[in-house]
Amino acid sequence: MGDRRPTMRDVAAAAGVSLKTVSRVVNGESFVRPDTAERVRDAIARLGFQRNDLARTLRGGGRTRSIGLIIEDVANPFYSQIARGVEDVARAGGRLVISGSSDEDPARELLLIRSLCERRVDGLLIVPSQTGDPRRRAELIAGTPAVFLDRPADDPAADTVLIDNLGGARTAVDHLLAHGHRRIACLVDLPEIFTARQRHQGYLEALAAHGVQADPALVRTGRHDVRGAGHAMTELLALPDPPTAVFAGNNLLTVGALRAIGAAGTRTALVGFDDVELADLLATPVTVIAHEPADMGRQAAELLEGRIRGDTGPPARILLPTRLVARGSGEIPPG
Amino acid sequence: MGDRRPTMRDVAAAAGVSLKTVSRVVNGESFVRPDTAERVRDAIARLGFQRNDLARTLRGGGRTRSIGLIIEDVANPFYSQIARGVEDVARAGGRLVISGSSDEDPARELLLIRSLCERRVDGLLIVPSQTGDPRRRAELIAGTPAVFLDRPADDPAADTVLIDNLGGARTAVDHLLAHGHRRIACLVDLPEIFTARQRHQGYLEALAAHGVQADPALVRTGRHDVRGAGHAMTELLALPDPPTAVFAGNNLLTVGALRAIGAAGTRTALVGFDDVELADLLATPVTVIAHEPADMGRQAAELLEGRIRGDTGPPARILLPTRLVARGSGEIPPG
DNA sequence: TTGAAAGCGCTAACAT
DNA sequence: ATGTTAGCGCTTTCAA
Repeated sequence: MGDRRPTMRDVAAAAGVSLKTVSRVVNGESFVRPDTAERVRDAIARLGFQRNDLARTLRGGGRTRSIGLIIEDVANPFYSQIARGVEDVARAGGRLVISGSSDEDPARELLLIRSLCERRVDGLLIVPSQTGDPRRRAELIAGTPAVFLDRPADDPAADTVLIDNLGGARTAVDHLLAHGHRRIACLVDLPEIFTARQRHQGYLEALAAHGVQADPALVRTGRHDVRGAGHAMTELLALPDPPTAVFAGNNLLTVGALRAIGAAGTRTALVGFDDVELADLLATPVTVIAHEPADMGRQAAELLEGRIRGDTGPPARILLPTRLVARGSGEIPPG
Repeated sequence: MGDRRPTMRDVAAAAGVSLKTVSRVVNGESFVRPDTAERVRDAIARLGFQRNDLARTLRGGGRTRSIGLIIEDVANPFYSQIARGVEDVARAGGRLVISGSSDEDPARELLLIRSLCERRVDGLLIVPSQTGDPRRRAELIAGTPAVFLDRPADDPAADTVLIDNLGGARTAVDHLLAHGHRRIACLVDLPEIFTARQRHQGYLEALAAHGVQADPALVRTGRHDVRGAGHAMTELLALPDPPTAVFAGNNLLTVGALRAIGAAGTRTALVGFDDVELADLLATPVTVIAHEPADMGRQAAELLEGRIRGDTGPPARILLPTRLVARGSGEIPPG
């Protein structure tokens, strides 16, 4: 079975024509007599020939018709929805998506970027990790069109699609304040992460706007997964003067907080950032700050598509809206 | 801006060495004087050179260090968990994952396969759509190692990783029967889909084993999304003699059924196939037939990795176990 | 309507 | 320790 894949040469030999004629048939070019084309197609089918796209792209100097997508974790619904939005746009543009999970590890991110650039993807869509050196990243990307999602790169010249984190967080906390809460806890992700900082800030701003003194004991930052959030929430509920409400800074933290509240059996109000599946069916349906991750993916991919096609306009900064979806958990009154 | 990307040639010229020396430095080969290597590295940095992987692979006759993954929909948690498992194994093998959603459309699937094969992915991981012509698919795949997930291809020579659908479904319905139910509804996906057929069959077998006469009016097949399942469930609950329990054939159908039951306000028992996020926190926590999608992805990817490396053993057929997770909804007694 | 020759950017094999 | 040559499989250019 040491037989290599058939090439156009092989097909040409089998069909008794020149290599160029095979190329014409494969690419649907004109100026081939129907019966010649037929013979070539026969040979292609007989040999099981499949054009080698690497060679084609190399010689054509053209596009690879692929884009790279770097997110934190495909298994997280937030990112997998983004990926789907991206794929839909990429498909329309005739491109495939090569996606990779950085796991928030800057080294892993750089590796992915390098790999993707060396493969000459037509463009890059990146949720930038925030602990690495932005300059190293920029160096690697240089020469490949790139759009950033969910978090800004340091680069002011880069196209970026963000969610209105500040506004969303403020809305969440406003809502809890409006329902009479004063001791409102805040659960957020690693402080390096832009969205976490913004949501934390939105929380503080909402309190300040209502003249409520923020209690640092009620803020837990640096929670990056369901378990971490659960532990933090359990601690908060065990406080001598526990919070009557909590703002959970993302989908994972919302799940963690819900588990902890359920385990503690308290009637703690909650508003979460990001919508979560089945939120409407919980014992107490979950009030959230909702937005459209797939739409973020689509918009970013469309921006990228434009750049790939040569758009040379000023950098775009898209801010996607959020909306409060009141379902019950955010409307629980203070104990 | 008409400047093309720098090549090894350009680097060689800039460093005053030959192309081959640049190649040696880039590939970390030995037999380069440290100071020469230094000069080359300088030139690389100055020009922003990045090796063209297409050319490298073409010449080396080697692997593209990528694998293709074709699933139904990345946004569905079941598939995104698979994707993550696949990615982890691919990463360990130094490969990237190019993934595409077929949306259960055979034409789209063929397009993806062709595209991926022409790009010379090292291997293919496929959740085969089941409405197309298996022979056309097999023809396209020929020459590229492939492993099938979640559903068998027609091809008995193909490596396949499946879930124990039959056993899982039987366990689910056994459980409901054991809790005293006799009128048990069944919600399953399109009958073309292997897993739907198996789960339907498991349902029937469990009833038969308990000597319970199956009522065709309680079976709704061909439900492929949350809404479809919701409508079907609403209809079932409106029956003159409604079911007291339901077996939901996958994660989406479980969600739809839960919504309908919630809306109808009945105390209908439910066991779902696939675990769902937050199932434990629902008003009535959801009993499910759980399994590990990520593990399915990993095992399939490992099988593929082996084939890529030349394993020539007989076709593998892996059957992954399920387990019943009793959380409440499956233990509701008949009304 | 068809074909021959050159070359995309790189690595393998062979000099030196 | 460094360079030269050939060629991966295709498309492009030019000739017939």
